[in-house]
Amino acid sequence: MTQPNNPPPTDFIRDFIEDDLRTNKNDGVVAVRFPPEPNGYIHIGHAKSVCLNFGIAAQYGGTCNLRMDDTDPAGESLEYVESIIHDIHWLGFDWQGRLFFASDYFEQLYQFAVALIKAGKAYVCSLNAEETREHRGSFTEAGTESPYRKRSVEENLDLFTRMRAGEFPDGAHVLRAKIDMAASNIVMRDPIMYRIKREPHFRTGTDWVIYPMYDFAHCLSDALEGITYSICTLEFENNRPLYDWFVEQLIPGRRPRQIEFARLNVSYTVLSKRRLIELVEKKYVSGWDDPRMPTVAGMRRRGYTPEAIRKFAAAIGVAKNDNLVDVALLEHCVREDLNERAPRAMAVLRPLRVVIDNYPENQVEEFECPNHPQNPEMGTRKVPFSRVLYIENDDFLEDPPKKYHRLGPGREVRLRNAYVIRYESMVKNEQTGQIEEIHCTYDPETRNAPPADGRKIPGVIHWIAADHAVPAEVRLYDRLFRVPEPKDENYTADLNPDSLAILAKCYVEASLKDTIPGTGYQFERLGYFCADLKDSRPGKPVFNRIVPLRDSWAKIAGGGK
RNA sequence: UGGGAGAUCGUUCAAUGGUAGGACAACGGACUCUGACUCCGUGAAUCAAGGUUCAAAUCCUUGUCUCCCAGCCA
Repeated sequence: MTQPNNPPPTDFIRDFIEDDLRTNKNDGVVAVRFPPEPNGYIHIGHAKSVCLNFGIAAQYGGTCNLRMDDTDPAGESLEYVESIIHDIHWLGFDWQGRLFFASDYFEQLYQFAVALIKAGKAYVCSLNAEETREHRGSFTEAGTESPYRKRSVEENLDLFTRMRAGEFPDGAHVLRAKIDMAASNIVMRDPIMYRIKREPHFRTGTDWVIYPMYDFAHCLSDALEGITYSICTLEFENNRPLYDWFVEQLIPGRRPRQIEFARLNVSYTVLSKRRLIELVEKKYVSGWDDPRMPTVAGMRRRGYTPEAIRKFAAAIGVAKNDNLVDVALLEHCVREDLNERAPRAMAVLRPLRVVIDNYPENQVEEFECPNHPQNPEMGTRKVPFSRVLYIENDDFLEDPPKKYHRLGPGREVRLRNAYVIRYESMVKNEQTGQIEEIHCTYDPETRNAPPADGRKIPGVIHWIAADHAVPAEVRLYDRLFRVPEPKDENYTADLNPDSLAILAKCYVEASLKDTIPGTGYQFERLGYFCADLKDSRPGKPVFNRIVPLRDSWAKIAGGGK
């Protein structure tokens, strides 16, 4: 997966693993896992973790399991499982058949719980949720022990059996680990292991009415799978003592080591599952795969490539610092990848009609245009040229500013891959004053050649022959939020109202008529585009703008975007 | 407030007691049939104060700031 010419990545986790390898701590075994909860689509933050875990497995000749952490049936579904599987494969990783579900271990986990009860280290607690919270104490005050903490092993066993059998309503009892209600780490204050929840599970159906909590299920699932490094995000640091506690009580031998790294934050977007779900459910976006979404599905539909996302993951690194990565870095990685692989084409987004007065009325020429300026191996394509063309509306200005290299009164410009044309006149709408078309003459000597007299033509613009133009819809995407860090409360107020602009009357060159959705092109001078995976149809293409080209003219001219 | 973690260019990641470096961003310039790409260049940082040391981003002390934890979520 890693490019052979790139140096292998280093970070504190790999340092840790390499130390273990040196001292032969785990007999050379490197076993990791990626454990998503299937209650949503994975996003760029998950992609970071996917690249980390699968990357480590590949780098050290180890394994990476895919495990669905499906311990809370509320909100989980097969649709999400399938999307996660699809997205990870698309990113370029494979778990070689090691797909697991925490729910596979429900019976095993139950037996572990029974064992803990028998060891006097777990008890059924009958406090309600509110009482449990009160007993937990606070940051500064120790908790108080539950009155049910001293129940006998027999009674606990009986109660827990009946919990499983469905004899009690939701919330009536929970199973708790008997640890220390005075622990300074609140996670250790008799944490809940099982709750009663009558919620059908997408895999186990109604087999269970009790479900294990994350803290109980996750560490044991890791241990059961022989995981050596359980890599997770920083917010689980407080849970590590509990992770170790459960494993130590129940599974002898080699123990997985939990290592925490900082989750990814990206500017101008949100990555919390809660907010992503809300964007989808409240229809701020068209779905999980809306091209503006930071989900893998959204980025795929937008036209981002797996290579670009992997490159990004490598570029941001792995550390324990809280971070807010500039979305410009992601865009840079996308451009860098697409610049190499995307064939060039011409498209006119906001057409302005141009008539070449001295070009024969019914003549059509075909120009052989290179598909890539730096890579001749990508071949050429034929692009028709005729008397009436479309150019980009902002490539002509009646009263151009300084440094403007394009068309205007008295000016010449090169038509990309074609002739040099000279402005002659314009036709305006008498009512509105809008320019309806402009008239030019061409210099027949300039096909594939500079002007014979040596004069410099400063500008090159793109164009489409009117008779051969393929009408297309083009969707221009911008960042979903207008502030770098949308506020937690009321973040929807920060939504960018201009994150989507639909241009219905664009023209693309003939070669793009039946383009395959998802394939990225560079529309020269505009940006990278691909036909939409859902809405594009042969003969009626719909293009998404993946990312615009860098535009140093815009900075000069507009002082901004 | 108790506990846990973290502070290095605008951003992000390095430097593991020995020249603070890369990438992104910014800014200049060269090149150009894409104002793209590429190339060259510029500016830009060790949270603070003490201490140890020939030498400190790194070790010690004190302080400051940020993040995480009081779900029967993960």
